[in-house]
Amino acid sequence: MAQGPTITTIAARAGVSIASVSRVLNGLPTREDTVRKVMAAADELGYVPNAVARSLKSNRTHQVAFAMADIGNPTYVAMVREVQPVLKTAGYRLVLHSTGGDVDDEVDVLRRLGERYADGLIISPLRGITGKHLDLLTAAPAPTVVIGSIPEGTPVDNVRTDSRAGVRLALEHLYGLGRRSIGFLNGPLDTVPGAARDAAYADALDGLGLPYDPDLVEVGDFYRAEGAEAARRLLERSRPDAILCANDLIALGALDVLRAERLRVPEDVALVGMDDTELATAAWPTLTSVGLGSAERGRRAAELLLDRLDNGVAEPRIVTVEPTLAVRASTEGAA
Amino acid sequence: MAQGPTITTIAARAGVSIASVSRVLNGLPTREDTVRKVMAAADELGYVPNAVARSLKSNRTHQVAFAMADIGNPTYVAMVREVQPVLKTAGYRLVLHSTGGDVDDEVDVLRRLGERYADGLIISPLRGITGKHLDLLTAAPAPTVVIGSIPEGTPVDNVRTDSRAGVRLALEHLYGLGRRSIGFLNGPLDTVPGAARDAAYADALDGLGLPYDPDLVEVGDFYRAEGAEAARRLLERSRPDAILCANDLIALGALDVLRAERLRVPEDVALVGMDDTELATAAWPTLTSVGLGSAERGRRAAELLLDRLDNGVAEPRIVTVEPTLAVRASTEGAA
DNA sequence: CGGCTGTCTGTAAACGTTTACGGCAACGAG
DNA sequence: CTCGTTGCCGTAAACGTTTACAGACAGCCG
Repeated sequence: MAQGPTITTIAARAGVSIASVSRVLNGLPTREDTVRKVMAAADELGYVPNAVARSLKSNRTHQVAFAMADIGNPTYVAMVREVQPVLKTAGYRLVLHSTGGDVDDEVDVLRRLGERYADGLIISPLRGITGKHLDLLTAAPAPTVVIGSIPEGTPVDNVRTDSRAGVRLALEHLYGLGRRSIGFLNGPLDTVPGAARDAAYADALDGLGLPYDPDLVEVGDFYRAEGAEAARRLLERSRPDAILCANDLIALGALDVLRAERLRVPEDVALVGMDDTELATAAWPTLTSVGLGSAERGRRAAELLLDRLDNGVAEPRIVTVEPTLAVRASTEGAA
Repeated sequence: MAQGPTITTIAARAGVSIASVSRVLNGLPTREDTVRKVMAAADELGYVPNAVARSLKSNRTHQVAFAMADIGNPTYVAMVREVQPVLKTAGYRLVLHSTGGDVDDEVDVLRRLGERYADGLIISPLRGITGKHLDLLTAAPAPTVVIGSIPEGTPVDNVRTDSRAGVRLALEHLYGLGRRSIGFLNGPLDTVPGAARDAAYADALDGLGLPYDPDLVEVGDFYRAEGAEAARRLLERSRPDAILCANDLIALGALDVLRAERLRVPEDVALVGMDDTELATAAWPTLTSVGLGSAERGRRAAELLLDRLDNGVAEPRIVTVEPTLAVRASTEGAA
């Protein structure tokens, strides 16, 4: 933990000024033998430049922050997994914030950006966009990309998914299989995805000419245990022939309950998850799931941010990732 | 993206010196009305202190780096998930490095620590500890905690798991169920866990008085597809009545193959995974799995590091986390 | 030989903080 | 009234870089 050498140390040893040392290390034109002396000194001392000092001068930290609700959630893992290599290739470090979906924490991340510890931010707000979010976003001290829907006109880059289309894909698939009583297990309505999926579900039913039956809808949370409880409540009330779940974890919970109730999947109840995570293929029967392009959203967000960091300002852009439907055994039980 | 106010700006507006501003903002004793003036100016300007400048002076970045092979791997996700809140509570940011298990990348992380962008490092090397690792570790410019086994005498804190005991738990469990022909699907032998588990497997067999049969061992990689292939190769050669897999992903792959071969789990072949991840309970039949305490290892590593950061040097410490066996349907098919 | 070009180098300022030090005013004690 | 003490405050240095600027020197031309 010895104090490392600085350019001053090197300058002394090489018998030149610190300016020359800096020039050599940055590859600026310098006389041949000065280069040699400096390089030799730097090597012998095992010099490594101090990133903090460099950042102070250059006003660039070469760090990008990524804030999400819960790094335990496979959706976010997929995003991080794509974001990381993109940033790394471009020479940026990744600073990870797991906010627990707490509004105050999310706002805090935004505010802290002012400390300039990162050159940019990718944030995926779970708990809606409050007024505070908006204020801070519009006045963000560093380029920011939001993953998830935001109000029109917010002046930041935005990568969203068309959850309406995603839900429609799922319902049309189920409808095509002859299912007419399609339940819906959602997450909290005061979250961005929860609200979006709720609206999309009503919308898609309408498109198919099916009635919206409140008895077929149950709200829990985006986790397995809560999903199971919601499924139990739903099944006490009604007996749908298909269930759409707002993510794969909820679907796993539902699967547990259906199994306990001795209901066959997909014969008695077809089951569809969302996010198309690894869990969908781990489950048995494997889960049909609506892919919302988490990985792609992560990658696109990172690319947008880097572009803005390199090429300066431009109009805020909106990228929409198209959902896909991965059909598996839980709806077409050919297994 | 306007250049934010600095203490100089505040000083000018409040009509005091920058020293006074700094003192007020840091809560040092100051006359009442100076405090008011400074606070007012800071509020009006929306001042946020610059973390980089502060770091340069204090030699503290309030960042901790965590380097692992692959953030897609549930084991590491579990670690990150525990590390994050511990660091956050202590006021540290988390910098994430996903090395892809590449030796050069791992060494690079160690070397880059010299740039002092972080106050400490938690690293979980996948590809053994090479000589380069060792040199850099012993001379690490910042406190470092290694998750995973390292050679005796390496002067860094270390959190390890007793994989020998873990494998023994699994094999004794299978032995207790009457299984005598126990296959083993491992990951690459040139990785830390791969090598450790291989040795542990041989050891545990020996402890049970069972012979080591090379035909029962197959090496692939720590992923599902590779696990499936390894399982196929294994089943072409021999017909074990139980298979231990070096992680849950491999077990999922094996499960796919067993299912395709119409072999019943656990009746024909009992299956045991490792790491006890979420996947183990998502699978069907649910997987018996050896928990190697990823979450706890992550938490302990973070705690060790923070302790060292706060309380300075001390002897290098070794923490060993005891493995646990989660018995599920894939070995005791009561489902 | 004087002056002009050009190349290389050193001095010093700057980035935004924290903090050691000394100055100054107010005040109490003698 | 003087002196010492106390409490605040401002000046300036420092952290480790980068970089504008100017100085030194060589080479060249007229």
